[in-house]
Amino acid sequence: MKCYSHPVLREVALADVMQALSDPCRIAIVRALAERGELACSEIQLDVSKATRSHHFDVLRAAGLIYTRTEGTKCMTSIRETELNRRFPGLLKLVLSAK
Amino acid sequence: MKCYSHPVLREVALADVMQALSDPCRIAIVRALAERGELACSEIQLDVSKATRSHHFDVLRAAGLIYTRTEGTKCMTSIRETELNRRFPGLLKLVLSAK
DNA sequence: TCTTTAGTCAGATGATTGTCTAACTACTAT
DNA sequence: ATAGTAGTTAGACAATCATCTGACTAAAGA
Repeated sequence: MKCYSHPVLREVALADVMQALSDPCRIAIVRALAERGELACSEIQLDVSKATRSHHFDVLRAAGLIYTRTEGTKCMTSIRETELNRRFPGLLKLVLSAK
Repeated sequence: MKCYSHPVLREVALADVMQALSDPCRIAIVRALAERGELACSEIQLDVSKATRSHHFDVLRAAGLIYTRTEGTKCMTSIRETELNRRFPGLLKLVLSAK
């Protein structure tokens, strides 16, 4: 069973988060998670291959934006909302409101 | 005399802005401008060559973050604060507060 | 007019990025 | 056991990016 690693948010720089959110695909992931709560990767509709999808989740996870846990064959992921609001106040609101 | 072009903010996507702010050097530029108001490029201390500096200003300008006007040999630039606050509420605050 | 100052442009280079296919692992269900 | 489902990994590729040097332009000042 795959074990995901998540950074301590204090050690994530603003530039890293911005970088992670600089791709429309990843912004779509964050929005879906924010709107619908915890989801499996496959439950978010994206027009890319499985491998690319996996890559985007990696990037978001490395930037501290999402938390992933394993459940059976699925990887359930959610926004690290509380921590993010503390570390980068206004970030999530910005992503969700700007269209 | 160089004439700079500035995008209409309505047509700038969130991903573009995030991309522009994904470099520590450019974040430093935005912070300096926000704190000190309109500045010439050369008045912001950055550890990169003149050409690279010029490139970073290009990127920020193309993303709608800064406005540049020519004054003599200098290029005076400032944050597009009012417009940005309307188009991406919370963005500037985020950049300035996160350290 | 010559020099200095401020910045741009062109071209090169190495690193990073987004994407894919194909093969693989690990659970679930039949 | 076998097949299906969910996701990862490795490797490749083209595109983009940050950076530099060096040559250039344009305005200001002596």
